[in-house]
Amino acid sequence: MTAVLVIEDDDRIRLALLLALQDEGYDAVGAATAEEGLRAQRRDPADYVLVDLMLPGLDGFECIRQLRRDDDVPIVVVSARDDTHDIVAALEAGADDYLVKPVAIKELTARLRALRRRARAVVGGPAAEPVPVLAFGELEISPDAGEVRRGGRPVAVTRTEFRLLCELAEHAGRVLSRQQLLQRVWGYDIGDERLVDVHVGRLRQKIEPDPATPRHLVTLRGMGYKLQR
Amino acid sequence: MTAVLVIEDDDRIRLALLLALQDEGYDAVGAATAEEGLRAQRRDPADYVLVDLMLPGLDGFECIRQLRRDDDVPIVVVSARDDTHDIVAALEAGADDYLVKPVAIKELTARLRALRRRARAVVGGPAAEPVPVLAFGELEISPDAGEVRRGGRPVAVTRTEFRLLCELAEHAGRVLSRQQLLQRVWGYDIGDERLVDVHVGRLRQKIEPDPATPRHLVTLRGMGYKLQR
DNA sequence: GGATCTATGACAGTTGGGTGACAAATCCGC
DNA sequence: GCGGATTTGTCACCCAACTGTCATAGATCC
Repeated sequence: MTAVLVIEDDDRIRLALLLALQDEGYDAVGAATAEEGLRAQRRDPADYVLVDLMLPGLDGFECIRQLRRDDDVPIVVVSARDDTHDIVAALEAGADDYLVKPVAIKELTARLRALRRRARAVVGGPAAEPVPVLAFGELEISPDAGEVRRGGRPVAVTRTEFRLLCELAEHAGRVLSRQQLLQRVWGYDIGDERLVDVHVGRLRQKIEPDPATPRHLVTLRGMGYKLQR
Repeated sequence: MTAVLVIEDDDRIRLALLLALQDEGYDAVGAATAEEGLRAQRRDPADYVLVDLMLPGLDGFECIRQLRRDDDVPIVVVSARDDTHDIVAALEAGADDYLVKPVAIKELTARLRALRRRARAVVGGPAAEPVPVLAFGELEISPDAGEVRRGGRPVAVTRTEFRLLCELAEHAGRVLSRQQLLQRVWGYDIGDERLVDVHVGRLRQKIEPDPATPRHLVTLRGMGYKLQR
């Protein structure tokens, strides 16, 4: 799994970044200060480092220089300061990229992938790009891989079933009416709502240990269906 | 001297970029269309390419893909559009960085220098450094060496098959739709998706022990193809 | 107990993908 | 340039898998 170290003193931002990266399939760990980050990277090197510029104690620029001193890890600055001087200084210090907060997670991961292409030949083999996975107990759904697993074992589902499952997983814990599901999975404006029942039934046969008493894909009578942990 | 190719249709902006780059000591040349830029790069390869996204005729995304097809030159997008979708799409297409107009020339050159560090690390590394190899069970692919092996034995694949395989390998574990593959391997915007089937079939004959029941290059009905371990 | 909502099995029409044949395009040694 | 070999793209056919419909049975609510 691809590991990312996030050095950021603001607890809220650090946590948000960590969660978002984990959602995208990265193994993300945080550090609140430059010193802590440097220690973490020496002890257990991540594949990428994200670093804020304004840190208490050792600042971001110094942190980048120290990281660079003994590590070729790709470094991305994530800073609130949108100033050419800072950007140039950070890149000169050894950073590979510079993003201004607030960052879109999709852009961040796209930039990490772009960096990976470049960094690939340097160290060992290519750290394979992680595939995001949504987990529901022993049930794992990976939209990017087009794969569903139960207890680690792949389950063969059809395209419609997969879309349906992804739609439910994306709104996990919330009820989706048959109308909404028809709309989102089939693109129908109107149509036979029973169709959803049939596909939910087929899906249950495949992903529920006991399809008769569903644990994850549950019916809410009169309302619709819901996927829960 | 370091050469930069600037592909940008707006005369004023192109000229301003060229002058600014020349002031900074670069040997900068311009192209007003993607076609012109591609020709120029083939004829006389620059060390960096800057490209706008909104170009008449062939657009920037397509331009990037075509550049990437046979060139590892660092590509920086310089666009007026500040939209996550565009940024992600450009980076996915093969760009290394994305700047939003108006760009500060100091930032631009700092980013070019940062890219050069990475680009040099790739080519100029110690000669003994092993060529990166992507492995899928007994299947080995070296994108740089243009080689495919099965159980250590070289397998003869054609250029198209090789590109297709590399594209799949680069996104190992993820489904790629026929559209995406057409787009990335052939550069088609639209086209017959069955073409992909045929080449996948031919590839399977060569790399799968039992082509009838593929283990690595698998079909996901209704979704596309995926390369897995 | 009746009304309403949901589950499920069967079935036929449709779709999607594999494959072999073939012609055009490209490559390559000469 | 030239002719043969290789590669590439198009097409048509076939089969397996999937989808949507329906009828029936079961569950739940009042």
